[in-house]
Amino acid sequence: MRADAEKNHRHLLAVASEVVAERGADMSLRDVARRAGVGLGTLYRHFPTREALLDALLRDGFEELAAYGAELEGSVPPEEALTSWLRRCVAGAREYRGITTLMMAAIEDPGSALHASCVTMRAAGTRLLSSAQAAGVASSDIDGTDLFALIAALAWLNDQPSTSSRADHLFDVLASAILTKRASNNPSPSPFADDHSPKSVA
Amino acid sequence: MRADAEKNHRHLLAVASEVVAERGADMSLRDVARRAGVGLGTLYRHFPTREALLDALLRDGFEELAAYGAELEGSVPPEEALTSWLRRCVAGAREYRGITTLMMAAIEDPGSALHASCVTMRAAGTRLLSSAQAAGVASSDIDGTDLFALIAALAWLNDQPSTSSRADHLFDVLASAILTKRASNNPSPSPFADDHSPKSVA
DNA sequence: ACCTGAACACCGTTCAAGT
DNA sequence: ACCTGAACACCGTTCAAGT
Repeated sequence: MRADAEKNHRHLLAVASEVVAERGADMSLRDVARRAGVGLGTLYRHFPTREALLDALLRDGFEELAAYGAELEGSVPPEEALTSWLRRCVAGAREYRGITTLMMAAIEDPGSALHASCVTMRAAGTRLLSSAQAAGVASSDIDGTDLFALIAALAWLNDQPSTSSRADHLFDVLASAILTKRASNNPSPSPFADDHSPKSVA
Repeated sequence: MRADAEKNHRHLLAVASEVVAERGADMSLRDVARRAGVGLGTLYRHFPTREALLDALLRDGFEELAAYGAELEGSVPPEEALTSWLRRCVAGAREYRGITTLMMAAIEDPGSALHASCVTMRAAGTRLLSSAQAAGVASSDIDGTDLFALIAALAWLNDQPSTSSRADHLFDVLASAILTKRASNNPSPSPFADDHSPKSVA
């Protein structure tokens, strides 16, 4: 019946969430099925790949992250907006150990179930970065893809037990590379005041 | 006989080197034994852990890296010395995909066969960093452990197919975070001209 | 429609048995 | 001394068989 399938789906997600929290994104899928009291094939039916399962767990978080970015953009100066958003990205990744390698693979593999989420996140970061660059508070020689990579690198560092205690400090170091207030190459506050990106929402 | 064992040892290393080049540091140990035409137990006898095998492959490279650091220190200004050394570290890591996670674990696990090599490398980096800091060309709020982590992060980024093409660019971004010429906190060229580290070699 | 679990082809690691 | 490979306990993935 359809109701059974839906119940399985929800239960699998709940169990997977626990297992990922305990073991990280490279958890045993067998273990998830086992703990959910469900056949292995049922897990594969609902989530044909590991990425599909993780995306189901992460999608909401990615969208919240994008929304948070849009909110910051309308309420706070560009430098603070970018910094706060980065901080939240890294904090979010901390909940899902081992996700970064998967994300780096997914962002350029349109076939991956995580692709869309990664693209959403990169787009949100790119907007904040552009604003900060236009305001002259972010280095102009990095782009959204670089930013995505730097966030991933930072999240990866946080996954490593030997550096997780220095997470805040390494964040500052990396952030300083992004938020380079460049000396005096741009004289006045941006000669082209209007860009072409729609400023919808708020 | 002893001669047989030595031959096996060398052959295993040669084969392992090939397999690591093809598959990365997470290669199948079974595959190494198979390709070497040797029983699985023989591989484990010679190299009781994956780390032991990798250390045997990497040890020379680490020592060369340390020697290169010492050489640079005696022949080139501090900023250039640190940059060149970092470049070589990252280039070296490129030959051994997937090694960075293992190294991050090994540096704080004295029981790991890779521990000594990691400590050697960190020490070499620390010396170069200190010189650069004393000369006022490197940020004073990072230490050797941070440097080690940043090198690992950069090497990890290079392992990711989606960023390997931007390796040089990301190197520059990270390097700029390390080599921050701090404004004017240190007025004159270093009040303490002599430090206590021995300037041996040349 | 949906679920199950055996089956297949892999791992890492250990250890009795051979030479 | 040294080597071998079966044995054990795991994987991911697929798919015939059941309801």
